[in-house]
Parts: sequence; C-alpha cells; structure tokens
Amino acid sequence: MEVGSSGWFRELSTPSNNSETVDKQSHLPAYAQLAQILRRAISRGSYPSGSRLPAEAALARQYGVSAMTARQAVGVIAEEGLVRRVQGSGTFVQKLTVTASSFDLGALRRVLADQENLKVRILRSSVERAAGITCQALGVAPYSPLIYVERLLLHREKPFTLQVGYARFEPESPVVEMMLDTTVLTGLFVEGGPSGFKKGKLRLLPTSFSERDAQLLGDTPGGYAFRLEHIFYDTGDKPAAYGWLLVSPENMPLTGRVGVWEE
Amino acid sequence: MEVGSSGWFRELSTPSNNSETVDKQSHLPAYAQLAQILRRAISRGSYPSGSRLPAEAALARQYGVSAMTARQAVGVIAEEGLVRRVQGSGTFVQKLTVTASSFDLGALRRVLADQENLKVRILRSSVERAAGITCQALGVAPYSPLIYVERLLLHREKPFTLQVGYARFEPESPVVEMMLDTTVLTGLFVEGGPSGFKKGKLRLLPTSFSERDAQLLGDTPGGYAFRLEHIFYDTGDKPAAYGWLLVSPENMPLTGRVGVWEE
DNA sequence: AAGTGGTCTAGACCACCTA
DNA sequence: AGGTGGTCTAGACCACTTT
Repeated sequence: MEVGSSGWFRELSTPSNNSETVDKQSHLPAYAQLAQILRRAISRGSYPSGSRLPAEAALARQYGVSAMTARQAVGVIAEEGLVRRVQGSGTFVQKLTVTASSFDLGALRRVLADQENLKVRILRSSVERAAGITCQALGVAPYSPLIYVERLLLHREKPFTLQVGYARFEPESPVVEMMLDTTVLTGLFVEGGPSGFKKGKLRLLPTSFSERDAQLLGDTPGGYAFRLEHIFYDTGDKPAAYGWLLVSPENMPLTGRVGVWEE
Repeated sequence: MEVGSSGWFRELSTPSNNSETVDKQSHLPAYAQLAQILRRAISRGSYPSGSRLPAEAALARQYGVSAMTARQAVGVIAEEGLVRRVQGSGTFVQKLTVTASSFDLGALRRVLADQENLKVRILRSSVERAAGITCQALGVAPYSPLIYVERLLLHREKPFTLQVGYARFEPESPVVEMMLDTTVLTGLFVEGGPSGFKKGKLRLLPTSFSERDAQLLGDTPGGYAFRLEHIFYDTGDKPAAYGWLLVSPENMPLTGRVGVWEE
C-alpha cells in the first residue's frame, strides 16, 4: 500500500529478490527456470495471492530473456493453476483453488500398459436383447440384438478389474470381432493397441462390489469401488460400444494437487 | 497401401484435401484454424492412427503460416491427446486412449462459485483428540487437540454437500479462525475467497451415505457417493487441515472425453 | 492513451532420432 | 547426415482493459 515515499533509503526499482537469475548455460530451458523462479517467488510471498505479476515484457527485461520465453514461463504456471491471465489487464496470482485440479487415470494406464504381466479371462459372452439403459446408450431399439462380453483382467496373476461391455450386433462391423478379441479392452487403454473407435465419453461413478464381483476380484463384498463407464463411437459417430470397468480405489487411486508445489 | 503408381493421372504432391486453408482475415486465430483442419483430417482418416503427421515446418509451408504458428496448432491437438510428439522423430496420430483423459471438478466449482445461492450451516464444532488417521494426516502426536468442524452446504436451499474437517489446534494460527468462519470452505474452492493455505493434496474415493448423511443431504441411505479428501498445507509446508467432502455423483458428475471431438 | 496479454513472423541453434 | 521436435530471439500488430 504505502509506497516508500518517506524512506531514508531508496527502494530498488525491482523490490523482488533478484539473486535468482536465468542461467543460459544450464541444460534446463530458460522458460522452465523462470517458471521455477516465479513459483518460488509466489511461495515466498513476494507476490501475494490476488496481486499482479510483473508484465511479461517486464519479466523478459528483468531476467534477460525474450518476451516469448517469458510468456512461455508464465504459461507453465498458468497451466498449473497458480496464476491466471486476464487479457488487457495482467496476470494475477490465484488463491489455492481446489477446482483447478483434475484427476487422471495414470495408475490405470500404467497397469494396462504392462502387457507382459496382463492376462484377460473372458467370463461370459453372449447375444442379448437391448433394453433400458443399453438402448439409450447405444441408440438402438428395444429387443435389438447386442453382443455382451464380460472379462476379468489379471495383473501379475492378481485380479485387477472386471469389465462389462455391450456392442451393437452388426456382423459386418469389425466391432464384433474386436469385442471378442481379448486384446480389445487393453487396446482401448494402451497406446499402440488396436482400437478402431473414433471417440469416446467417460463417466466415473462410485459403487460397491456385489458378492460375485468381490469373489472374482478377490475383494470384500460391499467394498466400495469405482465404476468407469464408457461409450465409444465408431467412425460414423454412432455409439458402437457401451460398458464399464469395475476397479477398487486401491488399484486406481485418483489423486490431485493444488497450489504451489515446488519439487 | 498401394500407392498410385499405375494411375492415369498424377497424384498431387500433397495427397490431403487442400481445400481447407487458413483464413488470415478470420477472427479465429490461425493456429486454432489449423488445429481444426488437422482434427478433421485425422477424423476423416487422412492421417490414420499410428501414422506420422507432416513435419511442423511442412505444415507451415503448406498452410502459409510461420513455423511457430504451425507448432502452436500441433500443440493444441497434442494437448487433447490426439497426437503425440516424439522429439527427433515426428508427431504421430494416437489411437483413442482412455487414459489420456482426466476428470475435472468443474461442476463442483460452478456450484461453489454461485455464492448468492449458497448457504453454510455448521452442524458441529468442537475440540477433539488426534488419533489414528488424523494423526497421520496432520502429522501430530496422538491426543493432540484438534479443531473439528462439520458443515452442511446448501445450494438454492437444497443440501449439496457435507464437509468434515480437522485442523491443528494452534490458537495463534489463523487456521482456527478460518475453520470456524463459515466462508472458509467456499474460500478453498472459489477463486477470490479467503484461503491462507499454500498447497493441498486431493484424493477421490467411492463411498456411500450413512443413514445420518443421507438424512442431512436428502438422499437415500446406502446411496453411493464421492468422498473428496483434502489435506491443506500452510505456508511452512506443515499439514494444517484435513477433511473431506461428501457429495453425490448427481451433484458432482465426473465426465471426460477421448478421441476426436470436432465441435 | 497507455499498458497488458494474445497472436504472429522469419529467422536461428540445439538435442534427438533414424538412416 | 539429414530430418524432426524443442527452445529462443527481436521484433510486430491486435484486442482488450484500465486510466
């Protein structure tokens, strides 16, 4: 607030601790170094939340990098949710906001990518009639024939997840073969596997294991679990497959971080 | 596969449909236009999954933009998980991979940001002794005093979420006041509110409503719910508050998208 | 009018991968 | 060795916000 007008000494024009500089010989890119400098400055309180960061041009001048490089640095911490850019106004330090966070499926990917230790066991496969939710999800009339498949995925001989899926029964469609192919499930999750779908929607829901689920997965009946619903669309944008994955929170931890994490 | 070597006509040097161009008069930025062009090309199958996109320099030449602009366009669809950059090798079209997706807390934010229609009711607040999980989460010795607060959040007069939290009992700490302040909870989630924390960890778990929870939230006992656990750290990087939020999947839908969504 | 972020250019050099 | 993505520069103009 009160700018040092009464001081015995002159404030430096740059009040922030300027001991940190960008080392252009370092192998760490300049923008990453500057981003780290800004993170530390925010963490230290040099830029309290709500305050405005120096303009990108000023940062560029101050740290001896080009405007684009400074911009990239600010972009990094903006993506982290630490600051927020407002066009025409400035870049402002954000308060810690939980909603800036998101959860990713990294743990799931890591397991499914470990193909050598993965086994798929088909528990059931049959033709069923569409009804209720499956009609809706796949956009077919009631009593339309649907392929039904139920699979158990084992990782290192331990049950990992139960997958249930329906697909439109169209013999000419490659989806049917794919559904029956034991690799299709992993193909949807592991980069490099087969797919054939164009896009998909996902929904995460809380649920619990039925007695049968628990037995199959070696978990306790009534134990809480995630249900990851998925609808996949073929190249014609028609829903082609609907299903879900049942997995315990231990096998698929969903965690996130917010605020200033320096390491 | 079979490249037209036997054709009556010469293939254009650029096999892709070149009718789409970047319109520099448009208000849509050139990089966004190019990103959309690439999305459509991938969707159409011009670049099948696994194939390599033209080099950024080639795209720049082809569409009459600078290399940096082409790079930014590729960056956009790379962030969407549609393609993957490999340094020194090229940019490759990804197969649809579910794990590229992430879930965000947008719905939660939207409600908590709607301050006018939000009410907070404190159900309980007391001093309790640390034990078990609370010791671990807050890093204090057993029997240390902890502030305990339980709040009900109502949105448009309807119960929305139940929040339970513990904080280290340190009278000199501002956390205690904050815990008892009815605005603190929303402050953690809504940008612009009060906070005072530096960083936080989040964990999402499946659970169900107890009879009491269900009654308070107007839901059915045994109904499945999300439990969003949070630990917040003060400016000294010490855990200062631990708690969780109980919310039904209807009130906090967690959805994601993968693959090529053009709209 | 001045300042800010957002976009864009036309170059440059580097690290990395593939041949 | 040549091609690719990754970084960087020193400018430029624009759209937007604030004064």
